[in-house]
Amino acid sequence: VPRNPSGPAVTVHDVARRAGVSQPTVSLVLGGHPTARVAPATRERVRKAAEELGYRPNVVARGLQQRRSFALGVIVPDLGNPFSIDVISGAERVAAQEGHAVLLCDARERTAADHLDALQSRWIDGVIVEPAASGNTLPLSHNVVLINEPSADSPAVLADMEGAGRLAARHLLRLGHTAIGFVGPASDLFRYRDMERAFVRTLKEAGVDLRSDWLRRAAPSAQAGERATRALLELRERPTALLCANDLIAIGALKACAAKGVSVPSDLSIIGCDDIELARLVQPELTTIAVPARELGARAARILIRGQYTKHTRVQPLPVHLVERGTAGAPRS
Amino acid sequence: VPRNPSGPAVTVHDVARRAGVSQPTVSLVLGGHPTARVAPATRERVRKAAEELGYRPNVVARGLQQRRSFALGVIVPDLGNPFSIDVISGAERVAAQEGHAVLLCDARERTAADHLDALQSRWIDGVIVEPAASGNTLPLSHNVVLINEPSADSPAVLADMEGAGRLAARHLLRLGHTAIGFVGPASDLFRYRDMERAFVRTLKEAGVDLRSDWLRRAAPSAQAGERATRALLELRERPTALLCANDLIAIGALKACAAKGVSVPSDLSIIGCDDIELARLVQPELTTIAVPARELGARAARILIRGQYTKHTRVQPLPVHLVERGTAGAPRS
DNA sequence: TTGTAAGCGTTATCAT
DNA sequence: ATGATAACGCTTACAA
Repeated sequence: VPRNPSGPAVTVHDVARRAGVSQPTVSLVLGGHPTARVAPATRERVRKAAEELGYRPNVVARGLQQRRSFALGVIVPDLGNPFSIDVISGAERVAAQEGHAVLLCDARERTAADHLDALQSRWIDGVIVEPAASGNTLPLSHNVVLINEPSADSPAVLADMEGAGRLAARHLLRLGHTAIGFVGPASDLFRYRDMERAFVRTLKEAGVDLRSDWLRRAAPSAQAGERATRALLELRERPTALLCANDLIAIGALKACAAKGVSVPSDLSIIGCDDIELARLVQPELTTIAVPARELGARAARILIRGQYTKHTRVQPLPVHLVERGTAGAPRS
Repeated sequence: VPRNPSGPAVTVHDVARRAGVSQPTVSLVLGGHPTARVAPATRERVRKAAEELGYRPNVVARGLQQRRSFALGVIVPDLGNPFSIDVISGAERVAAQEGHAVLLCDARERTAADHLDALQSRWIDGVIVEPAASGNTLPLSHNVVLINEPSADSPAVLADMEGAGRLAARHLLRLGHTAIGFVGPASDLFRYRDMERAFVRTLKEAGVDLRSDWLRRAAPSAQAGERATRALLELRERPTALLCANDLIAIGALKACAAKGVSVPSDLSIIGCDDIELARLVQPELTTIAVPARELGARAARILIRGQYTKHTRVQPLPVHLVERGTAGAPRS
């Protein structure tokens, strides 16, 4: 196989010359249009010439002409969260299949808006944004898909976060808990807000009120989760069960319990959310609500690449499900 | 601030027209060359026109002209390994600072060679490769930097993996262990091979031989680590301490211990390697050798962007260090 | 069926 | 100091 490592690039002109045809003809043959009417003989000659020379179409040039870049941007709030990695991974998989690249942007150091700006000047085909906060802080543009956050301006790919809250509540109730707490961010993001609301509502419907001092705020990280849970455990009266807004928080809660000598699940049941891989790596393994992160990323990528969406495209919320493992059990009687 | 969201792109021509100068003049003023001799008055007029129109230079067009893309590729063997994420994160940080994008490639589904091929057709400025296996399976090209793997063909950014093996051995010896095992991949990668060698050698120098049935092979994942450790624990005679080739394996080992009722560190001491964030999230927290993953990624990116390297560029191996936490202690006497 | 010509937005090389 | 002009590699009319 003739390759062309770092040598002078082989262009359509070279192929044309070798095949003894004009340059646009080469373009017609090799370009996406299999419908183009060009004589089979010519077609074959061009194919062969390209093969022999090891011709690789230049994506930059093609992009300039077509005013696109065959690339997707992905902006995530925190590369340290495995949930984001899963979203990215799903998007990358689809993108690679479709011949698109994925430009990765971490919103820890630069703002999402800055990243979006930089991406637009590359004529990016589309951007997948996992927002860090609600409110349209993004310069609106037509080619953004939001992950887990509905918006009037952009299409969104959602998971059933209400269902997640409900599932968690029902599971704890079924186990016999009535002293139930919650640890999560004070965020207006759909992903957190609706989950919390559904959780609280479902409990209330069963006659269980969430005590306000058992509702603790923590950023979606293990460290914050640990701190918040520690504070919770210092209360005179403790809950017997806890829902954490995501798995990182839950793992932090697990650490807090270990530090305080609270045994899980017998003293305190803990449920997380997301089902990141990490959930199976801690002891005991984390009971959690699985959110199809990779699938979210994959769908977002498909929407952008296929390019058929409107502002109001809404993917049917993806189902979530309870994964029973080792951190949730019946309360000690 | 006048933005131009998805409207027709503002080009240098528009700016030129508005400023009443020729188009190349605009390029001179706005382009990277601050040395260009252009009258201060003109310069100001151009600046203002660009500002008013909300001009954003088009990276694709610039790329076509300069035969580069202002982007870096990063190819990792497994997005699921937090070590790789750290490498990526370090590279992304530097790249963003320098106005470069990062194209992310996961080598689980497509081969690294395929990804490299696709990247080259984008005139990628450089590619950071964390190899999955040794041996030059990569089509050699001049703009690749390898992570933790020396090569005759490409520059490399290394951590002191020999030091990692030595540090681990010394620590276990100092704690009083003589029955010592090892779990790691049968890989010819520098990153694993040299670490293992240094570990074995250091033990031998202290008169401690690694029993061959205490040397277990496992892919660098938690699951593989768990299986391998399980097998190890089923032996009649067990070691009192274990070095795992990376943290994922070590966490798998931790799980195996939990499953077998082996208490860590009193029955078995475990040391990991990498110091991924996860190491502080398990119980007990993992004693490990810290490898500066983010710094490796950052340096690789700097080498590629600054572009001053030869085939034989070798960054002085970055130091590693022991992080004492909860999984390594003195053997039970 | 195929070749000619124009253009994508930018930078670079010249004259002027 | 500035303005024509060409070029980067490709696609897409349109003409032959």
